[in-house]
Amino acid sequence: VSTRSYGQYCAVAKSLDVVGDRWTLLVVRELLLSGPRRYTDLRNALPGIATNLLAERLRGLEDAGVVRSEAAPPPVATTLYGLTERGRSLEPLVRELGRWGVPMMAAGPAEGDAFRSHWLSFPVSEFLADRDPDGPPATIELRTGDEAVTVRVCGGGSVELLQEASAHPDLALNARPRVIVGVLAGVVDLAQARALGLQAEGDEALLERVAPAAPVISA
Amino acid sequence: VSTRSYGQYCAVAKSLDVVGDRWTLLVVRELLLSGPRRYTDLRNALPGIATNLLAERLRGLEDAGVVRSEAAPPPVATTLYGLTERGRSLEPLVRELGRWGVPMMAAGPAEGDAFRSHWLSFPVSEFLADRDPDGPPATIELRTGDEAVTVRVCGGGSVELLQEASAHPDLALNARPRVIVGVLAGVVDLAQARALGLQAEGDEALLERVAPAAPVISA
DNA sequence: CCGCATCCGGGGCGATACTG
DNA sequence: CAGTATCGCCCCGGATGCGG
Repeated sequence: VSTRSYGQYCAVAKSLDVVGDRWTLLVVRELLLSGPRRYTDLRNALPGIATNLLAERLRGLEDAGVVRSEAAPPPVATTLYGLTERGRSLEPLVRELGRWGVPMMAAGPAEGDAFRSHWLSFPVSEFLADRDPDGPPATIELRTGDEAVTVRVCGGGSVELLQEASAHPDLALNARPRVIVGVLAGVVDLAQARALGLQAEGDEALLERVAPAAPVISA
Repeated sequence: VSTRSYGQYCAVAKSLDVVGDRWTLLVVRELLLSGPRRYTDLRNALPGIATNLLAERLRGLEDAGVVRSEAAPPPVATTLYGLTERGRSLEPLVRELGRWGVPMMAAGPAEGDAFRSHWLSFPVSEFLADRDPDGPPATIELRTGDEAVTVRVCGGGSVELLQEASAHPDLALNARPRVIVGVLAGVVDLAQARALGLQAEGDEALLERVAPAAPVISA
């Protein structure tokens, strides 16, 4: 059960002693992206992880003070896993990891790669911006087969991603993950995207309102 | 030889596919801290790593475009391993990892923990500041048994760590790692440090000039 | 059905020996 | 000095089972 230590009196090594094991930071990513979750939902959001590993990681993170398992609220009797304050302080690290990985998204998913729409949460809040801050509130629904999510321009020029379908989105996009990513990154315009199978329905001008000024990834 | 992929089309996972393996980020740490290095020097700075793993990690990082092995300059015939531009862009990530690990330094080194003075490089440049920016240049030499390093107040209020002994340091400190860390973190004053075995020689007022305003770690 | 524990095969990892 | 080769072990991945 013990995670092997690097045995170095160095802050970087000490961190890796806690979050350096395989899958650990991806578990943290999930908990950062959507608050307290059930075991099964975590398992679903982490395609490929073995059940025993997820349990082991959660226990390890709990021992390290990163995760806290709360008793469930009355309606459903189950345990929820959430981040402690210490755990939430890992957000800059995970975001940094995401930033460094952006160039590797350009090639598109590898054969057999899994995809979950809510993984777009960090990229959306980091790279998209509302170019018309005084414009009306608006929502864009994204569908890629797995789950529907909603890009919302909230006040102040910032853009966020909600992990739920939208009742009446101003624009609805349906396409494969790499096309969605390309459009949001500003490297694929609507015409190209359509050729790649994108279906758009609604106010397409919204895309230009939120798309990044300069392409985020090269090609 | 292949590093197993998480198989997720997500920037965080893609990063971890490259730098998520064991020892990988510590190799990057070393290369960030002191430019191109020889294989043996790397091995020495990474106590505990197996020789085959170091070779394997260097090859993997080279394949990923993070590390470049340069032919040696004429005097000594050997190969040097250094970071590419892509590799250097990992610095924010490693620094973030170090920041998150700072609280775990307070407990002191675990039984058998190794220590290298140059690991203090990031903490020094991040947490120390020259409170007397217009004062004369000054140097503090740190000795903890392994290697001598030098804290230097350069212009502009910033402080940096040089990985070499100082010819004529204004202050020389000799103590165990945890005491040195405590002093630099501002949680251990000179009197306490002396009781813990610190030997100071020179202008002790220099410590107050560079020590952080508020303690960096709790206790 | 949810939340794991158990079992098992394969491979990454850790330590040492060995070679150009 | 700079790695490669070898070997045992434990972590990891995948499947199944089982109690709540």
